[in-house]
Amino acid sequence: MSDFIKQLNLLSPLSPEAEEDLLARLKPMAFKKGQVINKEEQICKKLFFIDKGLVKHYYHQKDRIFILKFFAENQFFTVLDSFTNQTPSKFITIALEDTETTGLDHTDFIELCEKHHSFETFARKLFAMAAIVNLKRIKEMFDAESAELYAEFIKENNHLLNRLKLGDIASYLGISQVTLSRIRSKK
Amino acid sequence: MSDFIKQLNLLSPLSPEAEEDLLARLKPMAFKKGQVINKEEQICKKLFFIDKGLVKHYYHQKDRIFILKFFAENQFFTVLDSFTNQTPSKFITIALEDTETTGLDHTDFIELCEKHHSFETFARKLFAMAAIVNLKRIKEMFDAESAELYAEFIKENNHLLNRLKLGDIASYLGISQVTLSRIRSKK
DNA sequence: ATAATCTTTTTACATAAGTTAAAAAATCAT
DNA sequence: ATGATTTTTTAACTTATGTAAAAAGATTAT
Repeated sequence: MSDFIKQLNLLSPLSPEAEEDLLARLKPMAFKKGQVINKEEQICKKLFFIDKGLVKHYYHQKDRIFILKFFAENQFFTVLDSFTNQTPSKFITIALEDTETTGLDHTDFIELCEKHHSFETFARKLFAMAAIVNLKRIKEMFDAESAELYAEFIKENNHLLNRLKLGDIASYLGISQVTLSRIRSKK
Repeated sequence: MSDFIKQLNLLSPLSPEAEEDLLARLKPMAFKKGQVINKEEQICKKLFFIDKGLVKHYYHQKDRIFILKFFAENQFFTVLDSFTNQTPSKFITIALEDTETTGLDHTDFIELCEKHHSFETFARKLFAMAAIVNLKRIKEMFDAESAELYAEFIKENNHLLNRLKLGDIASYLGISQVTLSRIRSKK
């Protein structure tokens, strides 16, 4: 059984009615390693919760790949602007490992927000958190010396280190794999 | 009279009771050019709306200044994580021009969220927008060639161009003023 | 008007990091 | 185990950008 509701309640507890209503709308979705979860230009219809697995959220630009974020166990994720405004996504989301998710449709999300004040509160806190996480990421990107970027990354993402390719880490940091390799060899 | 409520209703309309309740809690605050609105380590107590003026939100790192965002007329702003979690701010906010704001205390913000579903909905949408804006900023920062960063900036912030110093624009783009000057001379 | 201050540009130099290509190491499939 | 593929490291070269300092240009105050 998914920890969607458990994690949600940790962030902001639901009323019993809201919880029941939500539970009836959740749907499990599984993705194989390498499978696309949401492609470019596709409208993201779901708020996902990762029960198991690892996902990368990225985009292409001039033959390079830029990874905005990795999502792993017990994290909520969606394509923020595509989901919120139901507009085509500029980003791509794929599974880096076999991944099991629990999904909530956008229409259900909106209905739950309207019907249940406590769910709306959860949603508010979820987006506030997302905004803060993104702000922190901006700050990290400013600290531009690659060596420090990498040091910061391994500190924050130690649990993911052996699950990620170096190329993906470099794409996340916005540097080339060669540069990352050089950094690693330096100490 | 402030456009706080007008702009808010554009994003997400309030119930009449919520609007009345909110109105009674808003307080005008004015800042002189150069005045600190929220300093480092200070807990940000307010959600601000800018009626007039311009503000920069930044931090120091090793003798350089990094500007996360400018805020001008008709924009809501706060120190996201400091306001949300009522923790000390890592960032500094100062007025770049004489600035008039309308502020809402954090305690009032929370009470309004709890009392009025429609206000909570506004808050959810506000934070969703903030998250999206920040994500867009991350994307911009990845597009690392300085010339493009600047081109993008003048496209998006044309209305601010003649109100900002080049040094501040460089700090926003994460490049040195010398580099920015070079870019400008190139075409 | 003139001086003083602030802002922007330019120059010279050093260095971090990108690109390309190849070698080395690790992982995977048969 | 062996070969094939993927991943990581290393090397050679080029370029963009930071730093420091000075010059040029604007702005402000007296």
